[in-house]
Amino acid sequence: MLNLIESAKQEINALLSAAYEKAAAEGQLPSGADIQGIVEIPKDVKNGDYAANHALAGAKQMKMPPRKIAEILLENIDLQGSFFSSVDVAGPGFINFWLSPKWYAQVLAAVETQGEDYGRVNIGDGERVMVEFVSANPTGPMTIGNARGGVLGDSLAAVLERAGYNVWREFYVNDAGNQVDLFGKSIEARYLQLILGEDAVQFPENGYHGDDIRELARLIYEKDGDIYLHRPSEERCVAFIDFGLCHNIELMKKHLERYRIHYDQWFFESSLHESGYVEETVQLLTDAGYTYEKDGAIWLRNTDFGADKDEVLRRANGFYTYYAVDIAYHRNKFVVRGFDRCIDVWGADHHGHAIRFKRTMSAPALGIDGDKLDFLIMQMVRLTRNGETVKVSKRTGKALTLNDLLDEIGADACRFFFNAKPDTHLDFDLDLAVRQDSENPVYYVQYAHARICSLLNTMAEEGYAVPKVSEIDVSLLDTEQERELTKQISALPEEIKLAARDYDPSRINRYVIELAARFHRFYNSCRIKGAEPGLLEARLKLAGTVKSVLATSLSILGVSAPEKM
RNA sequence: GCGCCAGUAGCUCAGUUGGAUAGAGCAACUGCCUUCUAAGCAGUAGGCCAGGGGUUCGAGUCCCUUCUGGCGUACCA
Repeated sequence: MLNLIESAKQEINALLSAAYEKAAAEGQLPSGADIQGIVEIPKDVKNGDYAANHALAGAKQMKMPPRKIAEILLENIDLQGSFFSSVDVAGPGFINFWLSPKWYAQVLAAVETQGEDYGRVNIGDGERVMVEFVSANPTGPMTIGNARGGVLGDSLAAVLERAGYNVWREFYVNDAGNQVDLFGKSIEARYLQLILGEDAVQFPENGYHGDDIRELARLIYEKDGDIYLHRPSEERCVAFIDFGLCHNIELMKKHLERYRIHYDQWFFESSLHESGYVEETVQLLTDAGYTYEKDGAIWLRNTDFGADKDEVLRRANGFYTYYAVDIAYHRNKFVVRGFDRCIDVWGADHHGHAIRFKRTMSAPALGIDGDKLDFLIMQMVRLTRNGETVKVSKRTGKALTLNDLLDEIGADACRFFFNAKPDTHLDFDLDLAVRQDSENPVYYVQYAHARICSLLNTMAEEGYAVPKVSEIDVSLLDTEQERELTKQISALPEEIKLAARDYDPSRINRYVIELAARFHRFYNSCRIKGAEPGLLEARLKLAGTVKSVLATSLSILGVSAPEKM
């Protein structure tokens, strides 16, 4: 639960407040001022491990030059017993602080005592939050877009867990509606073609053309032969849909398993229809006066809630639209199952829906706080092959599937690669993906872990185990590489906090790359084997600490931490 | 037309609630393995942060505007 970056910042604020009070009491600075500022980690270490801009921020209020204020604060500051060994004034009036061995020791101690729990923070306070992600249509295999959504959702869930939320992972199965009917008709056509010949049966105009549909038809034929040939079409389709969905859902579970994604629940759309919950929800909206009828359909007055258009809830043919079902589903999440917050991971092709939908969910009659519904909108993945954009479409069946991808590059690289910042387009070069070996940063990070494991083994053979913090002299770790490495170790809790706050698990990706980079630098410039005994043990401790934090960080990302490479 | 997201090195992207001289990886070039894993490290080169205004001590970051790209604006989901 310890966040040492926060601790350092808080201490600087306290030190500066005390310095100000002292200076004001002695008349060096005007009294009664509210000394506030931001403490940050400068890009350049020359400007301190931490820097405060309090003097700059207070210049206007105190009507004094910032540099002068900074110098007076500096005179009155007392670092005795603090996390800092020195402080200086620089530039226009920044106050720069340098960390003391006490702080570095604290970092190593935090990892030592917390182990795998290092990097846990409590900003969620046990709040129950549902992350719904992938939720791919079960009418076909999962695509590369699902690969991105899967990683983002799963990593976000992991980050939120680390941040103290009570997280629920859910997959929403669209096992009802238009697309499912079309799915059934597509299988039906392939089944009949199998028996009567390709040309004897016309394929539905908007049907699913993928080979997986032929495969389903073949499986049915192998199992039951031509017994469906003379049954009514409707009956046939019901059976085929049942078989096809069952088969596809099992396949999705299997493939997501390969991808190391596990759900707490697979929620079926059909259950909302069967229980009458959709109907009840639409009735609720109608009773509240939110709906009207036009052309035989029931419309929701969504413009009343600030949306840019109204929505059809029930079509003239009596079927409910996805919009009505989505309202019912989310009402179920909040009202029936009592989640405090819900996050949906959606592709950018649904962002318009997200905006309108949030408005709808805020409608008073639903009794839901619309602000508790959040969307993580991820931009599209653009596939290129030989430098040309590849159009993907599940309907035409030409998409590269998640499973193909896992065959080609493996779960580790795949998870690492797709965990990029959600709000930018992701260019996925197929040619590059296939030959993604040493070029992929995931290997860079994993290599650091394997390297440490090997190092620890070698040292163990020489009789050295990783010591306790209490057994080493941390002040011996005084090179730039050792300090930069330790500071990066200290940043994990803060990164978790920010990743959870911004719904951006890719921060952990970047964090772990930087941690590995700093370790490699340390490894190259600071020898361990053969060093003076005291120094050897201090460095061994540092390496052991990095190993633990690398493993923890990679586990958050769902990436393995190999002992050997 | 309107709405959402983006535009930073040749390519892919970072840039922490506005901070000091804009960073990394890949690609290019130069070095470093008789010593803990060279899937590594050190170095060189590469920039009008899309353009133009504004806000202030200070802008890649905030506001306005123009341009470019992606997506949306279905009785599909």
